[in-house]
Amino acid sequence: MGKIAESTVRRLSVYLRLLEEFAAQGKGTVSSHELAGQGHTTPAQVRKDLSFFGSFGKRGLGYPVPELIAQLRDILGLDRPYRVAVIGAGKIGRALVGYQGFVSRGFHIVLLYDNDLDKVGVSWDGLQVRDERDIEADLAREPVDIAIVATPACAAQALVDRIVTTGIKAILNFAPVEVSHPDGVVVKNVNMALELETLSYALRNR
Amino acid sequence: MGKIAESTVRRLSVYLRLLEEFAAQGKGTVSSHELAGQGHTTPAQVRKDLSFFGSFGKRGLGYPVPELIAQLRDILGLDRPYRVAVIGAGKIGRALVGYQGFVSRGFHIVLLYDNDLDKVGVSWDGLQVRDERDIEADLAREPVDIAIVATPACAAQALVDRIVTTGIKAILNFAPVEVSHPDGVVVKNVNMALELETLSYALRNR
DNA sequence: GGATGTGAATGTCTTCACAGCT
DNA sequence: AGCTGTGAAGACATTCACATCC
Repeated sequence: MGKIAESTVRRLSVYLRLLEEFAAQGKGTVSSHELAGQGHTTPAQVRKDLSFFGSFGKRGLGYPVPELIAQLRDILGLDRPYRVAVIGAGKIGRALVGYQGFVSRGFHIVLLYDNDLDKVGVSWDGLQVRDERDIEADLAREPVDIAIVATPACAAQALVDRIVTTGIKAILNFAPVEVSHPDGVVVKNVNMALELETLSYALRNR
Repeated sequence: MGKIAESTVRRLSVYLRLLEEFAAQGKGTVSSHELAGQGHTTPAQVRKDLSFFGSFGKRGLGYPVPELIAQLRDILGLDRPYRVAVIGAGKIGRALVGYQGFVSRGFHIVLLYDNDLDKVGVSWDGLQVRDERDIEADLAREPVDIAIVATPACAAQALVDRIVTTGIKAILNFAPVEVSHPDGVVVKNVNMALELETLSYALRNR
């Protein structure tokens, strides 16, 4: 299959959410127009996005909701559970552990770390905080698919360097710093201050 | 000034962070190559991004660090403080209040709301949780620049509808749902499950 | 020499428009 | 008639390459 744009993948995730709402309402089929929502994208964009992966609709009718949900889950790789480790038991780590939106998508946080020994051993939502020094040993025994880095910026690069040695292939980085990493490891950044800064820019020019 | 791509604005934010690190190290000038970092973008991209707003560098030398910081802060609208309201005092709201990265950028969370009366009146980091029913009255008295929605998906649209009536112009939405809103209001979505889903897609194809 | 600034070329993504199926 | 699927066109973003200046 050809290379798919990141923007397309993000929209597929959005379509999946919308489709689940339509399914909950008992809708059997939806049109590209309905999936485009209230101006967030266009019907043509929806059809193009889906067409990269196959022909899921029926002309004159639209797309069958349950089948398209199954297809999108398959395309996005959500047809299986993921084991996730959260590194950093500060406020962000606290918010991530027990966040409903993860479990319902098959992302299970199974390990939680901090370097503060006062936190080690404490349980949050049934998950015990572990000693950050044990990361390599733990991940060797019970590998995870994804690591979420939720530490201060100054600690992030060293931790990324350590966890990539364990063979991890995907990292979600909440630390407000660009981390370098080997090819073959996918890193996505979530930077809340940066989002506010784009809002600031948007406000400035209006 | 012409319209600037969102991707450009996001990179400017990243450059600003890097520049502040260089400034802390006492560096007086940086080249586009240094600002491009370890492969996150290219020197040509850096120069193009900056050139949309002016000529800040000196040929043969590079860019003066303190001046470029001042310019970027000005361009991004970070040369003044912002008043921010957080709506939803759950785990995400908790993480946002007191997040250091906001204050250091001039984003001051001055109001915090929840609809759970057990939480109303409680103080977090010196900020008292207010009754969600008072939002309109409070914002009329003490307007804010940006609202952060950190509620469950089901509550988000109704709250957005209410706060746009107060004249707010920018919303950062953490609820995992696309909200509709009038033109003239800028809405940015941060959806952590969606980020994990793009990682899932990336893992699937390798 | 060394690095910027920028038009031109290239590459990527989105939108159009219509053939083709139901 | 209605809506999908898709090449082609258009818009947009990135990269190139070189003239320009310190």
